Amino acid sequence: MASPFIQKLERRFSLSEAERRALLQASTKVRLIPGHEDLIREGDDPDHVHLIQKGFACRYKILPDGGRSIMAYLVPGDFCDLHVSVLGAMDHSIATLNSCEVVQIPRETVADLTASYPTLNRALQWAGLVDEAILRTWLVSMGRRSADKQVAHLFCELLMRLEAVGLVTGNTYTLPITQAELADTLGLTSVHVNRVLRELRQQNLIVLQRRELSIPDVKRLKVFADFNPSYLHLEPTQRDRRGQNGSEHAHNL
Amino acid sequence: MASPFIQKLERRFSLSEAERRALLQASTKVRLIPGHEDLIREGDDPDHVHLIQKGFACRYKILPDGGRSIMAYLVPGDFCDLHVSVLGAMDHSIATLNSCEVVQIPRETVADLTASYPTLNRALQWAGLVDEAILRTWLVSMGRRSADKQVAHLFCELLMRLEAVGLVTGNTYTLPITQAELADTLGLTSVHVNRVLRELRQQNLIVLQRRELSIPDVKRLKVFADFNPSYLHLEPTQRDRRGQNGSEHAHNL
DNA sequence: CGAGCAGTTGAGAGATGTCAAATACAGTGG
DNA sequence: CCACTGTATTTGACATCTCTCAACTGCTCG
Repeated sequence: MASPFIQKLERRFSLSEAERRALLQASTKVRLIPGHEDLIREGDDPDHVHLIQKGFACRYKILPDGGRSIMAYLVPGDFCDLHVSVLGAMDHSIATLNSCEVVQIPRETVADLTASYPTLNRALQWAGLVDEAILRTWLVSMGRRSADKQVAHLFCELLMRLEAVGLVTGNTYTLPITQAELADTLGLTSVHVNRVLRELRQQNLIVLQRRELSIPDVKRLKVFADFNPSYLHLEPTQRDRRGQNGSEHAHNL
Repeated sequence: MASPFIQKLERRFSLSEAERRALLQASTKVRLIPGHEDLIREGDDPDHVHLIQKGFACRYKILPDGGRSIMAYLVPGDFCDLHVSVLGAMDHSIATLNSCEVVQIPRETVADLTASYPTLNRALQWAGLVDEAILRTWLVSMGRRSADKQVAHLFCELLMRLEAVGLVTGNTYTLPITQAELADTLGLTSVHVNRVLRELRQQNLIVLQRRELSIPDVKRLKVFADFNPSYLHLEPTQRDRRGQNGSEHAHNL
């Protein structure tokens, strides 16, 4: 199945055949990018929009003291910079974590698509708003959860996001993220992340080796992490069910 | 001069007379709400959009252990829930911090406005994206800054945001936020916030009494907090200057 | 086989949290 | 104007979490 992005959207929206086709046609220009390379830099205002097809990337910022802070993970099906054009410039950078396949779509093509297909427009907005909701949840997590629960919460989130694009089998997924990167994500030290992972392993909450994460008992991990998936907005709402084709509410905001 | 929202937008966009008028006409239904009251609750899907006219509010979430986490401050000129309709339900709540004047605009009116006025549409998108950029910055702050710098950073941010809506005079603004609320914002304890504030006062970085915050030397505080205002996207970009009326890029995404 | 990351572990330091109490302040009713 | 009540602020002593520094181990890849 080609497009994780379409797969993700179709969990919640019924795309028409025309929309699916248009999306696929727009996604022909694929770039292969090795791991640990910048996709987009702070200050850029790219004329293409980037969509992750394969691999992991992250949004990050470097602080004056040299520290790095990772503010988001981008997994297959996620857009990197759908809205930069409105802001005029990236206020952070995006780097690959492992080697990635990235689709580049000209900005005008995106504009045409959203102008022509209301459901698609809504779906793209939805994707952006979910990213924002994830950000809020991370903020809560950092502020009010202990290190072990933060890690567990993140693993639960990735489980669900990767499930939505078919990258989970048997509660196992590949996690191409280093302990130092995890630390930069959660505001911890790689040393401490290491200890926390040991704890989680000892409690048999996770099995993690060679970049493969298995969760023996998902329910238990969710309880431990105090994970509530509603912020991912994966379930269709009443409104969606009422107006599946989306046309009644096809306003452009 | 009625609308802080228009004031904020006009820093960056040139609204036409018609747009200004349309906005004002849409803003007639004003509600007065006492402090510490929920404006919108998690799970709601309100049919009106709320715009803060006066006073402070915040986005927050309550955790199972009873802890509260504040994820955003909403000041005059900020929208509370412009996009809920796309997600279908609020995934967090919004409460007033002090008594507020809130404008309610029917969702359809907003849709009509953005459909009729491309610049306005862009401006609303811009406002939403700035909120997201703030969120990212807070995340970085929590992860990688010490408590005193976090507090200082927040004070710098509020200075600039309030300045943009004319609520700062002589580097002084009213800060209707309790130390416990600050703590819930920064992921600290109110006890610790108190000590940090004492530190900042001793270093003469801030003067804070009776909900009035003065910053004797803004430059110095910014350096201390390591504050870079670019994430607020207050300065117009080259693109904006090129196409002030916005019509060339009036796509609807 | 060696070089270079990534992961692991230990000992001690520092920042922030917890608990508990005292003080200041704002609004209310007499 | 005062006493009264509840909330916000302030302070101290101590506990805990996470960081720092430093070393060691184990992969992976050339």
